[in-house]
Amino acid sequence: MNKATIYNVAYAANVSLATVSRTLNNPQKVKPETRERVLRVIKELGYKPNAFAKGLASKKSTTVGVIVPDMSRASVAEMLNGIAVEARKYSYSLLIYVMKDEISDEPEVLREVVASQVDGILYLNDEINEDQYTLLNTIQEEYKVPIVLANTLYPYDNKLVTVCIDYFKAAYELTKRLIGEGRKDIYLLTTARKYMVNDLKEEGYLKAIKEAGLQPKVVRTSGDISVNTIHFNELFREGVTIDGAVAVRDSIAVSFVNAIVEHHRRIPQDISVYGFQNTKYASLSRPKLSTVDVPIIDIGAKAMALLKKEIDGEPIDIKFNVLPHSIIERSTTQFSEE
Amino acid sequence: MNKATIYNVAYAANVSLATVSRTLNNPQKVKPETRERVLRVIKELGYKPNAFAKGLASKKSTTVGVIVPDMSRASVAEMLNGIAVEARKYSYSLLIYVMKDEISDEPEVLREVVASQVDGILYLNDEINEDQYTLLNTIQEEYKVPIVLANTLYPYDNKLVTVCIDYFKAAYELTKRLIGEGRKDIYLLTTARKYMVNDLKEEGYLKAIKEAGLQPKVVRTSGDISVNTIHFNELFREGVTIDGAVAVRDSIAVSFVNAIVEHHRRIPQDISVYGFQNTKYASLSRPKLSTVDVPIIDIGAKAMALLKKEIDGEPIDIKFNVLPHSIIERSTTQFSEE
DNA sequence: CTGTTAGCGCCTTCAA
DNA sequence: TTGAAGGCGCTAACAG
Repeated sequence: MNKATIYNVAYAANVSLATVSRTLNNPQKVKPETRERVLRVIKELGYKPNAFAKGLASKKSTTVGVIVPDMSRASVAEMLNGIAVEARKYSYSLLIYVMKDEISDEPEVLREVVASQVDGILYLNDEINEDQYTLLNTIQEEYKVPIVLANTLYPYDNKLVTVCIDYFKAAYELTKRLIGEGRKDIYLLTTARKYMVNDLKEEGYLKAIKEAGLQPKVVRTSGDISVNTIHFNELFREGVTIDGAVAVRDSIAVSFVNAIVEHHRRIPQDISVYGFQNTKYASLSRPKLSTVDVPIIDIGAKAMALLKKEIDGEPIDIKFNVLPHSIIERSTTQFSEE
Repeated sequence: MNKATIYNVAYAANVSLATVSRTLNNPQKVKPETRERVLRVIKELGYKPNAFAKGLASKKSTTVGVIVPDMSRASVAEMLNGIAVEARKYSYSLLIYVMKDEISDEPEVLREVVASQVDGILYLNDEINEDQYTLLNTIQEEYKVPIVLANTLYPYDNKLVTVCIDYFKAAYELTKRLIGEGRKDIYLLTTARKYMVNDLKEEGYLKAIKEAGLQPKVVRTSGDISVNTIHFNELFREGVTIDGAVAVRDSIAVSFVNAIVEHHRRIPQDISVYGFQNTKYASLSRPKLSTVDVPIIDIGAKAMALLKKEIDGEPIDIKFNVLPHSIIERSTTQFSEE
């Protein structure tokens, strides 16, 4: 039952294996009659081309490698949905590589990915430093395998196709809105670990703060809930002066909102809070979190679509693809359009 | 730079290609001297075996197919982390197939997975009905490809290796605890869509309820936050009599907790709530959610480990692997050990 | 311990 | 429109 090969099909359909191959890959080059006959036999035998043989002979795998950090991050998981749906359109398979901190052996992993003969690579890691960027670029040129960055970027260069939102602008806008509310002591809650995207958010925040002649205040904490909860509680116990906050992730924002409530400050009367991403956390929190809606599924889909174009050799004129974001006002802020 | 083949290596190391192949796959069968020489050349040339050729010749891919439903479910994403880490140990790659509702074309997808020459299949979908089970079993036997079910099960048969917790018992215990608190009107909040695991939770709930001579009350709602929020609010507006609830998912529990708070009932004085899974939602919600800790990462790892054993032809004596769960008491219940 | 030799299943010219 | 034949890069007996 198992291994119907192209030979079996050819024999049963009374044609040569070349014809079978053609009806599968270049149907128009086969006479309709024979084509149908072959297809019928294929169905009867439940024949599926062996992916290895196909790949070996054609040098193509219709598979893309997806390199992701920690899968449990909500944004990463959701992006994968977008990628998967788009990939399905082209009948592409997804080979997943979870990095989990060990960025050190990234060169190794990357070469492994390439060796597995993927047609292209999607890089979802949202931390990119110069070394990584250089490495990615080298890999892309050396092995001629297209690479697309999704929801991350390297702002100092643009050799790699990139899909993301304007983090800088988004953070700038959020901060401006808080300033518009009349807030004076606005904090940025970001990650202690360096992320390029978070650095951009920080810059956007700083710009708005400076323009308003305010004092920048940045808290660097952990992405881990139990850790940053303690951190935030400490902050309040020390009697911090604060009336607004922009967090680089929803989960951090929710942690912070919880700390505010526990310390009996009112939201948003005393303190306004913005999150970043519009994950499920934002709508499950109380008060409901105002946040930036990052079209994360679209980013995934767009990245996959662009990768497909690159694979097909189509020129990509716009390397840097910025998708539109929007700000969702819920209950942790009092922004008004006026 | 790209395509160093085994021939290049053989030539440069002054040996035959067979020796190169051996130093890679059966190092002990090669004289240490030559082995080192070959390895040096391999490194110099940056040689990586072509996965297709290897797979075609050896009939093995060191790749497992992972079939998942909606990736954005927190439990699914976290399980993937466990799987990825374990897979890395064996140098196995993961080929992901996201199902996204289209269960109807599941047969198609499954055969596709098989055609892609995976060595084994991990099935994370937590909905399994008779047809699906039969299909999986057929595939397993027909193609002789091992399949392991992770965090799901088909209770009426045990041909497929399964890794999960005792959902029935967990729900039974939760309900018993609520009864122990003196609760009389205990609801089960479950999904409208049929999930085998949720059915088991329901049975556990029913058993405890019946034993206590109480009236079972089951609410079937959506997993979608915006939908079930409306649903729950309606419930309270209708003046439902309720003093306890067991939800089949944390996110549903949190939605419910929010509804309770909005309708000015006290937690846990008036109503106690248990969630299920111990996702991030549980610790981010306020009050913090009491819930069942499902060792989801371990389940993933264990499933991968068992699959690896099956692939290696080792006999698996225990088909049904139940991992221990524990109940985490936080602030939405008032259970006491007494 | 090492080399030789068949394939693995499919794609792709090149002829017919 | 179809068939024949070579080869993709590697593994796995089988000799030596």
